[in-house]
Amino acid sequence: MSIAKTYSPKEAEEKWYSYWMSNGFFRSVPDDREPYTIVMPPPNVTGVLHMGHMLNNTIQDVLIRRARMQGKNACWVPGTDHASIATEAKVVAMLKEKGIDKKSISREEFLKYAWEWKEKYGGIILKQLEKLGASCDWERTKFTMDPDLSEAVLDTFIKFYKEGYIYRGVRMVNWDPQGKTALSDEEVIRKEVNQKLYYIRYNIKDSKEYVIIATTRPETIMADTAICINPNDERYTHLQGKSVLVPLINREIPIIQDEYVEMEFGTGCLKVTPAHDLNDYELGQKHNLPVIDILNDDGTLNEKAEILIGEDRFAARKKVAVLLEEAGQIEKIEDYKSQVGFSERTDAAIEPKLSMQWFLKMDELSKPALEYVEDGTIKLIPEKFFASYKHWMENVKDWCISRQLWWGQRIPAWFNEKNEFVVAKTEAEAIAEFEQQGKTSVGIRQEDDVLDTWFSSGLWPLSVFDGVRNPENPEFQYYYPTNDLVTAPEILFFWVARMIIMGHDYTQKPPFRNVYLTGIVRDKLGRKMSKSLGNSPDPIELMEQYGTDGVRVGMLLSSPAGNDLMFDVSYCEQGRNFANKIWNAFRLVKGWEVVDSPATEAQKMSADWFENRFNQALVEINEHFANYRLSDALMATYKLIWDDFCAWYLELIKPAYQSPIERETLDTALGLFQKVLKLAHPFMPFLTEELWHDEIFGIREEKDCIIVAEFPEPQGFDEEQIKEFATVQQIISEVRNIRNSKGISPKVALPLAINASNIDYSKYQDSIKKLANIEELTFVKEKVAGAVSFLAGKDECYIALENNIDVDAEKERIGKEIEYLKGFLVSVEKKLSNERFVQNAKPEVVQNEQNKKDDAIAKIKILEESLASLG
RNA sequence: GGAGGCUUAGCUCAGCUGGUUCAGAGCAUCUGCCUUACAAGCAGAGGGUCACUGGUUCGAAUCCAGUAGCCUCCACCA
Repeated sequence: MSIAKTYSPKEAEEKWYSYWMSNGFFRSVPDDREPYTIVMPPPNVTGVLHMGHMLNNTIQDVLIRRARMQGKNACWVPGTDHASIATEAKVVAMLKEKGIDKKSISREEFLKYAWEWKEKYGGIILKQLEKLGASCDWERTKFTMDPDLSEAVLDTFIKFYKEGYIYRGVRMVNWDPQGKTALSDEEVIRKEVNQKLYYIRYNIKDSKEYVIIATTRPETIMADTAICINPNDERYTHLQGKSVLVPLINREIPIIQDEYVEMEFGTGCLKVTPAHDLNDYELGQKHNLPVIDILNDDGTLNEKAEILIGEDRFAARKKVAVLLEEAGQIEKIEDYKSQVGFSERTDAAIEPKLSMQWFLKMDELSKPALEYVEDGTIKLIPEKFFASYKHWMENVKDWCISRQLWWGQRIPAWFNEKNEFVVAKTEAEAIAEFEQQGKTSVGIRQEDDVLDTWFSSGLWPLSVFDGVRNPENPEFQYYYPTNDLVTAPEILFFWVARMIIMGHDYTQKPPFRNVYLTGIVRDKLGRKMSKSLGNSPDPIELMEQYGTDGVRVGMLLSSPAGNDLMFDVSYCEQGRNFANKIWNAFRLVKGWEVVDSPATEAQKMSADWFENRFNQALVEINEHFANYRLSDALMATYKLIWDDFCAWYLELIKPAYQSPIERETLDTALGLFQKVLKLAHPFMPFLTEELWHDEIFGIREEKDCIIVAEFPEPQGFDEEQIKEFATVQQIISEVRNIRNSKGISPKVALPLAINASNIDYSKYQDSIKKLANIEELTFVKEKVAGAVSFLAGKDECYIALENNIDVDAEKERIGKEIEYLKGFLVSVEKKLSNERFVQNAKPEVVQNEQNKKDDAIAKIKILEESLASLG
């Protein structure tokens, strides 16, 4: 039987994923064990897997697999988000292609299409996560618009309303003219845009004078209701109390005064447009100005504009400019950069718009959520995000939670014919409520708006365990609070903060303990990987090409928490190569013939050494996990396997060509092999499971899988032996080095003599001979004349070469080494002769320097003798 | 405008409370090897005055201040 030279992942991946599933290894139900819970940040239901998901879910899977192996009751809850505006936009676009206008159909018809769309595309991303190896409890899969989760949303709305946290009112909100809905502040992305600053003349009424105002939005002049100047501005003192005419439409508006106006900016003269600017709105309120809203919901001009009715705001901007130019009202036009808000989802330029919306009061609710992070109940990883979290929490504004959309949870508010409203879950309850309040329920109708998606995802850690509707249920009691949350820093406020707020409000407990904030996946040029830029590789193709394990390793290799990941496929190559390395270590062991003999001393020594190294590495790996330093944990595992296990241990015990291996040695090796496989499993689930089941490890019971095998616990280890063996390794390397530099083939056996003073090399003899290809190893007390020499630790070693050595080259080499050591010695002595150092430094530091000095002196002595012996 | 962060080998990054081999790792590079586990490999080697300037200290990549460059988040100046 021959085994393929390279690991081919595809087959193993399909086989083991379904094996794990059918054995219920991902399933979690409450029991006596300690729970370890992660709720997956729900991706958009109609989304597809991108690199960010890959990174994020790989991290979660590593954490959950390790916890599972550590005997915890590991529960990873998957699910999807209805993503109201994003999904609705997709459905609208789909309908448009079919020639259907959203406005022409009813809410019910639209929702029917939307659900069809969801059934068709929803869950694709979850299937893709399976390919990634995600070991979620799929039976718990939730969707934010599942009936029970939706009910939790309504319950929460009603609760907050009754507690007085939710109010309804007309406010200036961020309006998305494309989505035709209000947005929260968090959904507005500000970008710097090149604009024009138009200087426009407003004629003073009954005068030949005019004032000039500067604006980037000339199309809004028709909505102006005042001109404002600073009362301290002497340039305009004479205009106080006068009024001006709005250009083009010649409507008369007053000149008002307010210190809000910066005299230095522009002309020091401001047009006030309360309907289309937040500041102007506030100014208007203060001065009792009327509000003229000239924009329709879709961003076109309405009849109040008087001119250009029906034109889009941007087209209107240009046309107004032209009209003003023609009317001679433009003083000048300058290039100007300013920040403009765009909709996070539709990328449409946001309009400040006055409208009736629902809000959640945040000041009180946010306080405990800040405290949790301040007092360490919840840990942000890395901590550097704390400052911005705190800042956001302390300056949080009320949250606009209503959306003028159809896809989402409809706000449970009911209006009667007099437009009075009550909040209630059902129409029947609403009627009862109206009656109780002594109001009519005639003409009852429900609020049209739906709730912001983040309102429902804010409940996620609660609602997936039915903790809102039924807080006493055993599942919720068992799994909540969850342990770790893995997500992107971009949604720290959108989502994480709100989960903490809602989680605390319901339970007086935090929803999770640790928040691991991943970095952004960027390309080599540092650009964020995105579909629109086309710079993102298809994750599925990557997995096909490099194997899922390879890609997982690749993603993790360079992504400390909170650091952006400069992704390059070479990482995946490295991951693939690592998988292949393990595969080939397996091939080696698998190919050995066995003889029924006990292990030799050298083999026992090798196993002892590796066991020590294993435990040393395991302590380090566990520390990295404890600090959520996954890439370091992976790298430590990588080096343990590649260097210590493959390059040293296996080479040490590897039998000579066509020789069998001793039974005892093989058994030990197989045991150690399984231990390293376990360490690798969280990172490389498929390969490790595949190898785990090979018959060389014995016949496995059906449920004896590495996915549920016990993660090794560190045992004590002998550090001295590791150090001692490091000297042996150094000797072997030096011999190889000499071969290399002298062009001696590794096949030519060499003699080696060691002047051993500190270490008893007898137990390492065979190992040295084997790995350095030494024909005869002798121990001497004298210098070996005419030999190449080197120092290993404090022990000098000699290789007598057949050809005479190049004396000059040797002298030069040794001379250089002496020179270096002497320089080193000088610096150490300088320190030691500095009285202030000896007095102030800690004794052990001084002692260290003394040791370094003695060490250097000893080495120099040996080398000088060698030099002398060369003549 | 405010806040936070970054700058260490060609690349991506470690370097905790200043003091052993503190100048590191992986990848890449170079040299030699198709050695019967693996060329997706083996053996070896070479790369950095730790952004700059000053300060504190017996001693600074590490602490402090300033300078330059880069990044992120927050913020309504027309």
